Amino acid sequence: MQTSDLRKAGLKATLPRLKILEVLQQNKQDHLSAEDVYRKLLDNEEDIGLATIYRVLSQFEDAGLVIRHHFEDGHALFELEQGPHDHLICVKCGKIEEFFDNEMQQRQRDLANKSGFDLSKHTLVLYGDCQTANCENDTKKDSS
Amino acid sequence: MQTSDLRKAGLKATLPRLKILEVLQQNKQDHLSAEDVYRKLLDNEEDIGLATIYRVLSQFEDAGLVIRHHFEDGHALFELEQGPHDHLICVKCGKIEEFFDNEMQQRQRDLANKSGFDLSKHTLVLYGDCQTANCENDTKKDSS
DNA sequence: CAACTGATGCGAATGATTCACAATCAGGTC
DNA sequence: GACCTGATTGTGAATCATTCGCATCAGTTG
Repeated sequence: MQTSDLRKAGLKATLPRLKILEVLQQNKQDHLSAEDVYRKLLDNEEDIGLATIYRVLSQFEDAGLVIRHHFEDGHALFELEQGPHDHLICVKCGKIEEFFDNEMQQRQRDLANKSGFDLSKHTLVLYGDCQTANCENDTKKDSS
Repeated sequence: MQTSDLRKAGLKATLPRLKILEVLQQNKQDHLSAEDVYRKLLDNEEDIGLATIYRVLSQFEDAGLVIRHHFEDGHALFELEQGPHDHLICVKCGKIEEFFDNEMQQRQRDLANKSGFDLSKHTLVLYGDCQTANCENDTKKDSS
């Protein structure tokens, strides 16, 4: 029951919000665009307006429930907040992996401090060739 | 004379391209949007179409002369390629500083390798409060 | 300096995202 | 459990950055 999560965030527990949250939870490991969320809801017989999805995702972001990314192409991808982690993206197949490295986090804090900044967040994305057998094949267009 | 830079990149040395390159060089330390470049050219009596600026900036990017960033807001900012470096952005005044840390670069390579990736590039942005006296005041809108 | 090919400028087209506003719903109240 | 009030939604139009299409023009080559 995620009604409580919404309440905690100061948001009314409306049906669209619950359904959107549900989609995000069912795709914890992915990075979804607003459009993706929209389509997954349609597949689920839930006809929620795109504008609502954008609105709700922004509210979730403000509430800290969701993280918004702008990888290469500039258009927004969302994922549930699941603690600090960074991304590794294959430039050939588009696969996105996540990783966490404490030492790196620490060094980032140190570098920020050295420049007089009080670090509040960061974005680190590593791009490379994943070198797996089924890379190219899997030229991730979509997963409809 | 940067005509040679363009030739090397396989691009004809046309007036628009030379002028755009000039603007970038005069603003080495900044991060300009296509619109910014457009306006700076207008200020200089150079009336070059916005579409051309977008086209040329993309060509420069392909040629490795320019780097395209998508910081928070998702819209594109460009800067001259000046060797590897990362960014520190003040969340209050918007100031962008650059830094370089060899050890961090190394650790990134190691982490990518650990996941089987052959690292080709990366993006690291640290967000924080710059804590300088004239921070807020200087609420960087533009510098027209 | 003529010819060939790529480059430009313009305005229209696109795609993601946001807005405006009337209709509807959630949550507290009696 | 019906009511009230302000928050939320759906719709379609609006906006913003960016790209396209195409006729015209300019660099380069010989």
